[in-house]
Amino acid sequence: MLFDLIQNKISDAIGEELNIRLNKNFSSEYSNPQLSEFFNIELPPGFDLGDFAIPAFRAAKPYKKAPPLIAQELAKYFQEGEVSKYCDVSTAGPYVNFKVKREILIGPVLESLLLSGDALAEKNPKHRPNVVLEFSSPNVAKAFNIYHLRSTMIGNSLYRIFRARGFNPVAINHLGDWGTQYGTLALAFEKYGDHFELEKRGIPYLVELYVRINKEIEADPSLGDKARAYFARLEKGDAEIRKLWEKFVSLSIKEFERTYERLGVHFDHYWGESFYVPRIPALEKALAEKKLLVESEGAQVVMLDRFNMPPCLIRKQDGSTIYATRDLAAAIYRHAKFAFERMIYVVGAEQKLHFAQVFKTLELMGYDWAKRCAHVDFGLYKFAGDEGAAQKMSTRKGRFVTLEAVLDEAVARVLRIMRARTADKTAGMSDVELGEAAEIIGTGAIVFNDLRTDRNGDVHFDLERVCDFEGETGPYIQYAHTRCLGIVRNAPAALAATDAAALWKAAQSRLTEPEELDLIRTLARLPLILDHVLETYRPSALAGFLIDITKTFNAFYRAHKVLVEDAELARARLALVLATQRTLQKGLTLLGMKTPERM
RNA sequence: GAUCCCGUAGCUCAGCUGGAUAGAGCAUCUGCCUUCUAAGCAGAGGGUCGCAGGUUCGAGUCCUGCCGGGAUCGCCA
Repeated sequence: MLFDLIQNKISDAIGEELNIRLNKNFSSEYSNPQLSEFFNIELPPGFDLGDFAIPAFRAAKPYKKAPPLIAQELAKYFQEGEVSKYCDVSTAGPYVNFKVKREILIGPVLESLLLSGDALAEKNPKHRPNVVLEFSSPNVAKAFNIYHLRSTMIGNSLYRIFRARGFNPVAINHLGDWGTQYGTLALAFEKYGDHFELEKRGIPYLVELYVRINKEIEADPSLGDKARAYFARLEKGDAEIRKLWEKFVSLSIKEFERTYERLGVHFDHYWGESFYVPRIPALEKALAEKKLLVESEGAQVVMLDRFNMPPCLIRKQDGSTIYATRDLAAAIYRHAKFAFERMIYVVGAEQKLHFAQVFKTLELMGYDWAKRCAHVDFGLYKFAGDEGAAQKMSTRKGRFVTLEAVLDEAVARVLRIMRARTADKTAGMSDVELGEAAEIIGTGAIVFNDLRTDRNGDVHFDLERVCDFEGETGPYIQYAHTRCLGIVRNAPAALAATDAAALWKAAQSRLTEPEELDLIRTLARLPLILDHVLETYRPSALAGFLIDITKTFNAFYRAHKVLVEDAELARARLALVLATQRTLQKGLTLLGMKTPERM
C-alpha cells in the first residue's frame, strides 16, 4: 500500500545517503567503506523527537570525534540531500533525528489511510508463496477448553496477517483423532458406555467416561495395557472399534465447528492425525532406506543421541504408531502438496522437544525444507487455585474450563453492563441488536486478553479481571472504534456526503494540531507492525499497537471536537476519524475480532 | 540430574531484538459529563528491572555463575 512505500522510501533514502553520498565524503578521510557498520536507523522514544533516528556513538572511535559532533556533521549532509524532501533533519546531542514533514503526513500518508479497509495494510505481490499453518488441533472426544484458545487465535491471526501481507496461507486443523487415548476411550465405553446417553449428552458424556477410566488406570496399571491393546486393534482396522471411533470423531467436529463459527475461525482442511495414517508405510520405507530406522528396546526408533536428544519413536513395542510418526508423514505430505515457503506449528511449549525431534528427523531424511518449519510455541493458561497457586489444566484429571462457558459468562456480563447504561446510549437498539453487540464485545474481551499476552509466557487467567472491561482491554479498542462511527453518524448530511478526495483536501489545509499529526504518525506504522508480527510470530505486537492507536485517538478526541461550526475544519477532522476507524477495524479484524456498531 | 522458558511498580504485563529520563493497565488518591458515547480523559504516589560478576562508549535487553518458579526428558498427544 501507499504509506507502506513511503515508510520504506524514507528509511531507504536515509540508508542510501548513508552508504553512497556520505561515504564519498567520510570514507576518504577514514578509509572505511562500510558506514552502515557505524550507523543504524532506529525509532526514537517519542514523536516529539522524530520518526526515525541515527545514533552516532559507534562512529566515535573510528572517526576520533565526539558523537554530538559527528551527529551535527551527519545532519548537515542529510539536510542537503534527498531525505530533506520528506523529513526535517535535526540533532539532539549524539542523535540525528528525522521528523516526517507535515505535508507528507497529511498528503500521501493520510491519503492512503483513507483508502477502504480492504486495501489498508495489504501488500499484493504477483507471486504469493504458500505458508502452511497448523493450529487449534483439539482432541476428539474432549471438551474445547480455554487452553485451546491460544493456538486457535494465534494461528487464526497469523493466517489473516499472512494473507494481508501477500502470502497464501493454508490453515490446517490437525485434529487429535488418533492414538492410545481412543483405545482408552473405547475401553471405557465398552466397560460402562451407553449409546442412549451418548446421543443425549454428546462430548461431555465422553469426557466423563474418560476421566473415570483414567482414575481406574491410575489404580490398576494393567488396564493401561488393555487400552493400548484396544488402540492397536483400531489401527489394524477392527470394524467394531472403528465404528465407535467414527462416531466420536463426527460428534466432536460438529461441536468444534460451533465454536469456530462463534470465533470467526476458518480452516482450509480438517486433516486430523488419522488422515496421514495411510502414508505411514511409505514413510517407514524411506526411513529404512536411509538406514535411520533401528530397533531399540523392542520399538522402532530414529536415534538422535548425536544431537543430544532422546530417540524419535516411530513404532511402539506393540507395533502401533505414535504421534511423531504421524507428524513426520504429515509434514512430508504437506510439502508435496503445497511446496510451502514456511510451515508453522502453533502448538504449546510443552511439545518443544517433540518438534525438535521431528524437524531433526526430517533433516536426516534429506529434506532441506525442514529448515523452513517452525514451532510457534506458547505458554499455559493458569488459574488461581484453591491454595492461591496457579494450577494447570488436565482433561484426564477432570480439571478444565470450557471455552463456551467462559465466553457465555463474558457475554452475560457485557449484556448486564449495557442494560444498566443510560437509555440514550443504547437508544434505538432492539434486544436482538443488544444481544449481538454483547456477543461481539464479550468474545472480543476474551480473545483480546489472550492475544495481548506474549506467547512466550503463561496466561494468568482471572475471569473477574478479564470481564472488568476497563483499561487496556478488547472493549477499550472497540469503544474507540464505535466513537469513530458515532461521529460519522452524527455528521450533518452535507458533511457526511463529502467524498474521500474532498476530505483529504480539507485535511491538507486544516490539520495542524500536534494531537492530529501524532495520530497520523501512529496509524502509519501499521505495516511495520504487521511485518514485525510475521517475523516474530507474535500477534501480541499488533494487540499492543491497537492499544497505542486507541490511546492516541482518545487524546485527540478529548482535545478537539470534530463536528465544529467551521465546515472545512470539520471535514479535515472527519478525514482523520475515518482513517482511525478504518485502521482500528482492520487491526481488530486481523486479530480475529469484530466491531460492534454501538456499545 | 540434564535441556528449555520465565523472573521489570502491591497485582497483570509492555519495553520496537544493545541506545535518548525504565512504560502501561488494575488497585489507591485528585480533578473532568450544559462539547461528537465517562467501557473515556487529565494528573499524583508507587522501581537497587531476582542476585553477583563480565563484555561495551552504552545492558531491563548479550555472556557466565547462582537463587526462585514452570515445562520437558522413549512407548500419551
